Amino acid sequence: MAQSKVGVIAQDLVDKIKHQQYQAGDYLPSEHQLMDLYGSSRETIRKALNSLTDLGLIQKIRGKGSIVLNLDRYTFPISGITSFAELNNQLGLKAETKVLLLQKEDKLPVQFIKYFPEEENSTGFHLERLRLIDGQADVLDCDYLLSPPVNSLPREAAETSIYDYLENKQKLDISYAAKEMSVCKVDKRIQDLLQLDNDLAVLVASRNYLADTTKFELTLSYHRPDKFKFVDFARRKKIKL
Amino acid sequence: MAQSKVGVIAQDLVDKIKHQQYQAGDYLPSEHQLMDLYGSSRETIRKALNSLTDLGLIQKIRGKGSIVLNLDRYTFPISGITSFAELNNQLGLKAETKVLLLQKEDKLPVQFIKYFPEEENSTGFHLERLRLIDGQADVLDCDYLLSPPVNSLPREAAETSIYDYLENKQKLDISYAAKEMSVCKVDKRIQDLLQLDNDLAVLVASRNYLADTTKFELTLSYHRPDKFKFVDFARRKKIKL
DNA sequence: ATATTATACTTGTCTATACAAGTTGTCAAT
DNA sequence: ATTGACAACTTGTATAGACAAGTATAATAT
Repeated sequence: MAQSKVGVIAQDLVDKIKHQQYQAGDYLPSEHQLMDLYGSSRETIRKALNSLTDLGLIQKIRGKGSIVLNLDRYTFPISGITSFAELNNQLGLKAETKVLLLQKEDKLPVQFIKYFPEEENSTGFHLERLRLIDGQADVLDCDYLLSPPVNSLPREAAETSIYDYLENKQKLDISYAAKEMSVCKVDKRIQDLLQLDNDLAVLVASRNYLADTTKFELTLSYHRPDKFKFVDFARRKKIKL
Repeated sequence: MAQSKVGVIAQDLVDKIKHQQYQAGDYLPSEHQLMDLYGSSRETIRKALNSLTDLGLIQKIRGKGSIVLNLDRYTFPISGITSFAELNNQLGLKAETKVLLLQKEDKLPVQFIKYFPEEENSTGFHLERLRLIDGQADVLDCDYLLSPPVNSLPREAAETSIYDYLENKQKLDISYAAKEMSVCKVDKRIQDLLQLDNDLAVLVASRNYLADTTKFELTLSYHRPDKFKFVDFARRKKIKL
């Protein structure tokens, strides 16, 4: 997966932290020791450590070392662009996906237009999936996969993992996303699907992009408010926007 | 603010993007050109560019260059640990802060215990502030500033910006936070303060830490659901957690 | 005209080196 | 016993160089 030396080292450190070979509160070996351990230069080690810092796994302290942070908290940041299938694997949940709809469209379905008006006339695949955890419908995922660049979308991919399909079969290089989280009123249909008491749901709207900056996916995710939880790790910005 | 060469370059590039000296869709000058422009080495330039990449301001494409992404979208990610006062400045809102409560406590007030049980017996400053925008109460911020390391907390700081006070007066090095977002039921008092129709509010719970990994603040922010919006920029992770 | 090759650009990765600066323990002077 | 200077560690920052790999253009061969 990670072919670069930096990537291999970072992944190895992450694995060792995950398996508590390095425990929360401990200091990692010093950068010089890691140089010997991995047979690489200091800058390479430091780049690996920086990615752990960004993930919130360690804290570097000048003059002392790199402390492993405490995130045995059952809640760990899963932000980033992570697909439901991946999340499912990582957390070891037994979730189920029901494909409600999958069809090609000439232009953007009405329900998306309010949130993505700039794609009104784009062709694409309209996909609706209901996510069940322990038999309960927790999330309704509405996707619109823009048809260039997405050529095809077999039903099987929709039932398992479209990200796996797009990345490994279609060789698309998924890169970044701009998300918006809010609370909104939903219509009767969604209310029924999620078995809501009232008409409020948490909505996550997202524009997803490839590495060449092509937009390839629009997503509207409706979450049951009582099941929704978003966990985030944030570092204090040193740059003023 | 940013004293390192990398920091200065990054901030300068950000400013130039913000003032549309480099516009969305344009390529930045190449790394070699930037080396000449700033009189620095390539690695230094690349570190600056990487921080812009993390912020979602540019996308680097091998063989071509660094494209400025469009974020003219009125919504731009403000995540990270940003204080209300800072957010207020950046967005140019005319907001008001009402301090409802500010007092020292021997142990964690009951309302916090459910979310931060590990700090049950910690001494600290209990602070409640109501945030009004255009005259309407949108957010109720409940803070608990742990008393070591926070020595004092004058009322004036609470009315303007505690982060400014803590960083510049108390010289605390605020570094990172672990946040949790969810929807919860609130009691009658909060319902009245925020003038809610029902008893649902968006809750953001956060543990905030200093650079030396000391926890210094617990926060419970109750948001009016119809005013709450959280914007996020995320890159696809290459590391499996 | 078409395809191939060469080239000059771009970013990606890694190395080796140097010095600055924060932390900790030791040893000596007082 | 306290203080102070020093040495040996730590991370932070910046540099110069090398080579790999992707992109685009122009020249060349077919």
